[in-house]
Amino acid sequence: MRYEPRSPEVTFSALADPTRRAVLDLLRQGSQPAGRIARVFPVSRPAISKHLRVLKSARLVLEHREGRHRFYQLNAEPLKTVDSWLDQYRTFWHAQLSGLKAFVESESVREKSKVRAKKSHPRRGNSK
Amino acid sequence: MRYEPRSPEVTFSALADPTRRAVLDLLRQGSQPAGRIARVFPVSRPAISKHLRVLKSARLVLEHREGRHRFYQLNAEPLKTVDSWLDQYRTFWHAQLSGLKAFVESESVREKSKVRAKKSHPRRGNSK
DNA sequence: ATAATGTGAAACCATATGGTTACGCATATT
DNA sequence: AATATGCGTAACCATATGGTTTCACATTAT
Repeated sequence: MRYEPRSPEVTFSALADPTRRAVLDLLRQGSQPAGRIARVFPVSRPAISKHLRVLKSARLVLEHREGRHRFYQLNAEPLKTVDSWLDQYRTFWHAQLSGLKAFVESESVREKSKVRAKKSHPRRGNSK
Repeated sequence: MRYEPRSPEVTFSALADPTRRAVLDLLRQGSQPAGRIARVFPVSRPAISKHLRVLKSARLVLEHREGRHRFYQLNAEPLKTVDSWLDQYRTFWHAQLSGLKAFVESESVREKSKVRAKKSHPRRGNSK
């Protein structure tokens, strides 16, 4: 049972919506049928249905049908992607001196700023 | 120098865009002037300017003018909010048994499913 | 069988979002 | 002083997004 690594893309955009995050928060209590989830929020059931579809395609929830009910279950695994993205930044906030650090670096950058295009960055194309 | 706690809202939505995340990634190397940042990406300079404005209002970057240049500096501090949001989920992926766990919980939920509206959740209103 | 229930899909809509080009304005350069 | 640079803003545009209402479809209850 392998899951392709999945870019952070789909995860981050699924998490961008507050209602969606709240749904995940709710599901931490355990699986719930769509209708019950919907009742918690101030929006229509179809709206929640759409959010659930987004969460499902981001694999942040798993669907499991049972009669005419559809239970949605939290699947936190994709959040690991977010966590590892954050890893790259922890150092910046762990040391309170991030301000100083950045200042120093900005100095150094300004020094050699003349040229030094520093093309060393593996850019992802955010295409069309 | 106090910073209001700031809801995750603005942070998450700022991070939703891949270009914006890439800008932050770039700034981990140190402050850079807007133009230099823009040259790295396949979009126009004004587009980057807008992204920088979003990042700035999310306090994920700090601006610091210097002559006709505007240096942008990473400010990772707001990411702590994301990190603590994630905290609530770590338990779900740390134990490989999240699947089992969720299953068990779904069982229990289904048991008492009749009523138990469980209004105990501090819902944020997504207004409008 | 017939009605009721749980839920997604369709069709719309208004607003948000990300990108573009044209322009304006300081701050260097010459 | 005149020109070149760096960069944000304005005005547009097309598409994405989130919400709504109406409808269709199973599945369960009568």
